[in-house]
Amino acid sequence: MSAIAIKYNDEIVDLVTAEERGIEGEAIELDNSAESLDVLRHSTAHLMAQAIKSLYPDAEFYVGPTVKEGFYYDFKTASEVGEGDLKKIEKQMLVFAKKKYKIEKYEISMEEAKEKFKDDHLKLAVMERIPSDTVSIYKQGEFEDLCRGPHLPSVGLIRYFKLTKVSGAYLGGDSKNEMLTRIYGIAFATKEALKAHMDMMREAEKRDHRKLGNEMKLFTFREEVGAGFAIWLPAGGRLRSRLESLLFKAHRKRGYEPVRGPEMLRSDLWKTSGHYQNYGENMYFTNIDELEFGVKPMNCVGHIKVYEDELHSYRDLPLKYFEYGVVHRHEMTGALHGLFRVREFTQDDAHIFCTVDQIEEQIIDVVEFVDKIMTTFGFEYKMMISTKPEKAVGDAEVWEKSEAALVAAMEAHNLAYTIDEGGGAFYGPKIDIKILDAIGREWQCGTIQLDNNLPARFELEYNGEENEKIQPVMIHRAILGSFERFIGILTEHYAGEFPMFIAPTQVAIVPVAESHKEYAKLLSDKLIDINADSEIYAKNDSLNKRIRTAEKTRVPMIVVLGDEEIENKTVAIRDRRTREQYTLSEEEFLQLIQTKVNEVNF
RNA sequence: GCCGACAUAGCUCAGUUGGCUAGAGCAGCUGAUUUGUAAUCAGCAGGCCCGGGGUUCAAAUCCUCGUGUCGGCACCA
Repeated sequence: MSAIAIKYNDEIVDLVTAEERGIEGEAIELDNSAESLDVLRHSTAHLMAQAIKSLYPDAEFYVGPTVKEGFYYDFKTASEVGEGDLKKIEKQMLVFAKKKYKIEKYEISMEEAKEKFKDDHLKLAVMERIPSDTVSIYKQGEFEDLCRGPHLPSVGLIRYFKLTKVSGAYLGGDSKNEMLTRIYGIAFATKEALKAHMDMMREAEKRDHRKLGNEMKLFTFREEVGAGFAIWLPAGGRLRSRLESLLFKAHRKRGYEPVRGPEMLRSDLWKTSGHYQNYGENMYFTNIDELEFGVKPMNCVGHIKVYEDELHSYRDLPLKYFEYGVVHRHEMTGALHGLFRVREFTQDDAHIFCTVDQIEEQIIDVVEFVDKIMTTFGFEYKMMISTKPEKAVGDAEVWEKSEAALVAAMEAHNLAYTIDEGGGAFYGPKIDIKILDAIGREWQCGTIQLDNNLPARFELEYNGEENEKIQPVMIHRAILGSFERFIGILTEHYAGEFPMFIAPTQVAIVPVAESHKEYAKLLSDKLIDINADSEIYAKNDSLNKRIRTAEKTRVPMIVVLGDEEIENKTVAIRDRRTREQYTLSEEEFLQLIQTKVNEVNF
């Protein structure tokens, strides 16, 4: 196989450019390596543009880069382009690919380029962003495109690709600009790799929490209820309450006190907090007796009122209040997505009121809490510090001090972190915890936010050693983020096969015949006593059918009870994953379940 | 919010260029069967075809305005 490009000092250079510059390097062949695919996909994007141009002659083109999941090209045409048009474009791409056009390259001055593309206002927009005096043009057949490469030597090498989705995208990623059409695609060097990729996509689809949530009867959404409002079904309710009670204990052990604020509070408070000004367009408001109330979009104000309920001494601090706080946020329709983005959700929210000196140890405590939970579920995670955003309250000095405190805590404990400039909350900087799930996807869940602004706005204070008034620091933190989102993530992480300690049902009991139902009920009661939920499959169906039905619920363990078991006081266990069967005495079985249900503590 | 696609039974889906009483499988109900590790058999019932308005002799099908869902973009205190 011959080279498609070369690697020169870590730079991927295509063959025409290498010749032009008279350089040599390690050959990159057409295979499924990251470097090779990058070149292949970039050229496939160009081939797609060529096909689009021939089908829609008025098309103008913006940019067509490669991305993690393949490539895309942004363009504009007066015609409507829908999913149904992808086949047509693919077909045209194959026609051009078969012609094996050589991909040629030449350089022209910026001036010439602007003249050349004078009818394409998108290309002109691209050129505005290029500082150089000359640009390179890549040419295949009649089609020419402004591009810096690298590209394949010929379009004939492009064979295994698929256009995956069509969507809109704002020019330059800014919603104030016009919207272009974007088509995404994927390409590989081999047929097998393309097929493997498509198979993997289908596998990921099977894990989709919306699909599993429906199949497993965890939750539902209904048009008449309203977009973004989840309805929790019994199975989901059981799962959720297991999570809640585990987490409740974990908070109590760490010195958090349960509190609860009201669902809505007078708007004056949201004006004091700054939410009215900064976030009002996303809040729900209502007027009662000429007073305006805002439904809470977060729980801090309630917890501030708890703090204000009595005078505090420095000896009381830190004070840690927690609440499974239900919040409402009017998310934009296009943002809603299953349990991941909803308009009503419950945060595992807590606020720590402490002295400046306590910040570091408090943050480290929270980080350790997070670590305990994430490793229990088998998530890897990383942390990111987000700094002052454009929309912010409070003066610059306070912000600087808060940001420095977060960095100091991370540094002092040798914790790895990255920085997201301008990603903070409007009242303070934060540490976000991003978790990696079973199939390598990244999710943002936990967050630790340092806040000097709300304590100032609400004039919070405590008495110091000299009986002086001192303003406490407030730390907002959530670990799961929200139960909705976290359960969605867990569902996909485990592909619905929840471990015993969190599964909606721990055991499915299948009595062989009518006469064994009584023993099944007795066993079920004993399971409740050890905090395990079970379901008895005693319907008038064949044994095979009932085992099948139970299997499909993804219950971790199925036990079959018949004459033999009743006689010997045993249970016949069927393991979900291995489908292996083994027998345990009733006592051993209950012991096993008890261990498995209680083996996890956060 | 923006671009595009879609909405038929509890669920998954058929339903031809507008034309007979809108179909199937699963789930549900009734009966027979009482089962030893992934679907026993038979029968029955189940629909404002997402909602409003329109075009037409005739609308699940075409147009329009909503609502909701999906894929992205933008957004995510």
